[in-house]
Amino acid sequence: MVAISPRKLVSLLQNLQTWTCPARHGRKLDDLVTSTIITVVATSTIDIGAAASRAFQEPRVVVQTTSEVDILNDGYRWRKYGQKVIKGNPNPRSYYKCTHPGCSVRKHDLKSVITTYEEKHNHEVPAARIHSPPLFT
DNA sequence: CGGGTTTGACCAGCGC
DNA sequence: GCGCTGGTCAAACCCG
Repeated sequence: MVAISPRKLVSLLQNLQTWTCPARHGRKLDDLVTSTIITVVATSTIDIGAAASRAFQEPRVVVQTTSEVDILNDGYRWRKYGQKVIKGNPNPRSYYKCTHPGCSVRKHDLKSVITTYEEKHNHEVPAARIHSPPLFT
């Protein structure tokens, strides 16, 4: 089972391009995430394909970004539950859980580099999310 | 006061 | 068995 198709992912990230970021003085994310879209297409295709071939086929999406956005804002609400310095990497890895009741989705990312999703959200993106781009509709 | 972050401690897996 | 490493817990703290 595939959590999200590469085509869908591209569509969602294209929506992100039109979002105006308040934290960046109204600057559109267009130029910030262009390179992100390119790398996500390549990366997600590879990783989703690999996941589908596994016995347990757990949904997993890896988003690799080279943009200026510190942590990719995907529209979900996350609670940070840990941070570790991973050997060989200069940046610490942060661990997040989805705060939605009953949702066990977790993600971890190396700051400004890679975000990895585990499990699959069992709910929609929270409607009221301040400063949130129109993602994952 | 509720929800989020920080951070040290704890635990499990793995290699030697 | 021991030490190292990565993942998680939970208390303390912060902030709106």
